[in-house]
Amino acid sequence: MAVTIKDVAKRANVAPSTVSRVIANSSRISEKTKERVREAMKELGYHPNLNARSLANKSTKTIGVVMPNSAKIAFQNPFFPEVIRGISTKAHQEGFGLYLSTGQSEDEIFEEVKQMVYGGRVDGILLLYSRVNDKIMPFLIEQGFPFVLIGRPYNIDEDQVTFVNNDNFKAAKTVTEYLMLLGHEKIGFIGGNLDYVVTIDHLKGYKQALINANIPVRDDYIVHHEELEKGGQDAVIELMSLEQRPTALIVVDDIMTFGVLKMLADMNVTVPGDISVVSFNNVMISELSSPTMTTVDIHIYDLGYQATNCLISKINNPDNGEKKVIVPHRLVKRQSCK
Amino acid sequence: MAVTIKDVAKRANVAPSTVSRVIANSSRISEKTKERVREAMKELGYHPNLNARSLANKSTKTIGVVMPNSAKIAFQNPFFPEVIRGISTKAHQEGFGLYLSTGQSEDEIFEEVKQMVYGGRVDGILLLYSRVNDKIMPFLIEQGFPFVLIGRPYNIDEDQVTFVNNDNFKAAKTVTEYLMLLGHEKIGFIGGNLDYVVTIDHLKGYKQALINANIPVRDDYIVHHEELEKGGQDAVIELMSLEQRPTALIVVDDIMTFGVLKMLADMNVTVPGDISVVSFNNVMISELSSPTMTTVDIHIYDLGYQATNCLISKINNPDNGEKKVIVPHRLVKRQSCK
DNA sequence: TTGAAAGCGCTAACAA
DNA sequence: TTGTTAGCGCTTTCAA
Repeated sequence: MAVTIKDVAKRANVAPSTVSRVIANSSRISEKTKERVREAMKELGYHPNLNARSLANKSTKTIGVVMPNSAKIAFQNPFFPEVIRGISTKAHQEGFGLYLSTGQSEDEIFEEVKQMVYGGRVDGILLLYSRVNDKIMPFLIEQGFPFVLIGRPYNIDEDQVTFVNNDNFKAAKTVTEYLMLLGHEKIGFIGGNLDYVVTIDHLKGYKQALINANIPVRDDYIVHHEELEKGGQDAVIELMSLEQRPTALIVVDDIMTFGVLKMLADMNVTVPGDISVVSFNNVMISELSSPTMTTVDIHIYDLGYQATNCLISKINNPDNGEKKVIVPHRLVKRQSCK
Repeated sequence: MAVTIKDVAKRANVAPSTVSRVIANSSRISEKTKERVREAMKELGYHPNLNARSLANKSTKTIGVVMPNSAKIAFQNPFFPEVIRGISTKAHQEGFGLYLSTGQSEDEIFEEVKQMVYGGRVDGILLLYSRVNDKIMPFLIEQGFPFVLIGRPYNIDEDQVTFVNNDNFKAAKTVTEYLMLLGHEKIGFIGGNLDYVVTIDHLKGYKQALINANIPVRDDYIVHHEELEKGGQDAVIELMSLEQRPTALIVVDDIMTFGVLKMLADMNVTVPGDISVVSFNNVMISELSSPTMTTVDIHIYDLGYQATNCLISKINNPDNGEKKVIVPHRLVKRQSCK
């Protein structure tokens, strides 16, 4: 059996509560006793039992991280590792641990979230995505459980939830405008799953830019694909077999763009000679495509870092009101546009 | 305050212990009372407190996942997401949760591991890497704490630890032989950080193949780089500025290979025309390079899945003895070799 | 088949 | 400044 607070107490000739206070470094304990207790801890090799502490405390010092059906698409995308990197950094700074959702289906994930909340496994939750018809957020709101969304709430009043997001609408709009500035009018859009709010925003921005410029929005220039690997390739096939091929492409994800570039190369369509391509995310390897891709850096790491920051201050200060953080984006010009 | 076992007990007119038994679905409780208790749980919206359970039980149903300094190189590499995907799947199947290490330095990570072990945060640990001078494994062994290594123990008796690995020596040897079969004799090797055991094994395999074929091992054909993004590019510069340029390259990581291919393209060296390239890992996007890369599929997902499998059976059966699992690899031939 | 009660290891209110 | 003690919510032994 492991060394407990009582053992230490005996050894140091104090009460268990005193030991507890020493651990918490309470100012009401004299330096002398602190020393004595600490020595006893060292000698016995004491380490606190975190479960006992959590039980007494109602605080776990851990954050639940919820991602979309982890097994399938999610982890394929460097977005998640990178956002977790940001989360991880901040969490570590503040002494929080990370508990990861492992569910594969929406329902499984929902069950896990319930477990985290009801079971007292975590002090707060980070939602790494926002879906159109999502049960999790309403549940969390109803429970009054601290959480922060990375993305934007949908069908939910914005000031009911703290969230960290990019201005995806604007980013997509800017990108479209950028292409028009380069002289393009036939601009294709390769988007993600329409269930995700980010996709909706991208699409809106794209359309708005065209409308502003009096360029008709053509439905056959808009394709959606969920799968990153094949998705980009399939999309290219669809778009390039049109009568009027687009001269520029907006692709909402760098990994998809790899597929797009590959397929274009296979078709002997040169980039940016025959067609320009703009992408989103600026994941590390996006520098390594040929040609290197022009892409919108959305500062993924920051999204994670900021969200964690918000969450922790929410945990520490539950009635502080909701916040909204917009992480700026930035167009990184490389070789794929002309 | 949340609904507890006592509330349920009152409602159902039984003792708390009975409720506990119903939760565990003990066979010593009559179906009738089970029904009654379950109904009471439903009505009150009961959910078990996991911390209390863990405290009483000394079991957390969670697995600690330890990766190398997460913030820097680690998560950039699709290896980790993919291995976690495998871990996640198996863990979820068995009702285990995942607790992630967040430390940035070796020491921080070591501290975290101690916390996990001493603090009773997790039931077992998954080590996602094996380093040459690692303190963690000896600690875990000394503590008799259940853990499984992905990789191979180094400087530690193999039958003291359960591990899941590829035969990296053989894979590298095969790959080298494959290149020689294609007629290459000047084969460069672009490896990772020599602190990692996998790198050592790769290098050994490479050298052995050359030796067997009576081809001298040239030190200037061997380069090591840790960083995936720039690493591949720098390595190419080094190798291609040699008097006698290699005609084939072995690169130990797909992401690095992206850098390699890019740099070669920039130098107007064609692949596989001027130089052949073989890579390792077969990460998803390795299909999306141009040319597509010939690479060794190491079945990353399986590594994670198997390791988790081993760990859980170790947790459930502590004195079952250590195991060693070798996940087979497979050369995936694509376009980058000739 | 069920209940009473002790205990897991820690914290915190209350007393001294 | 320190000690006593009652929980936190659950499991499990022992008794009935």
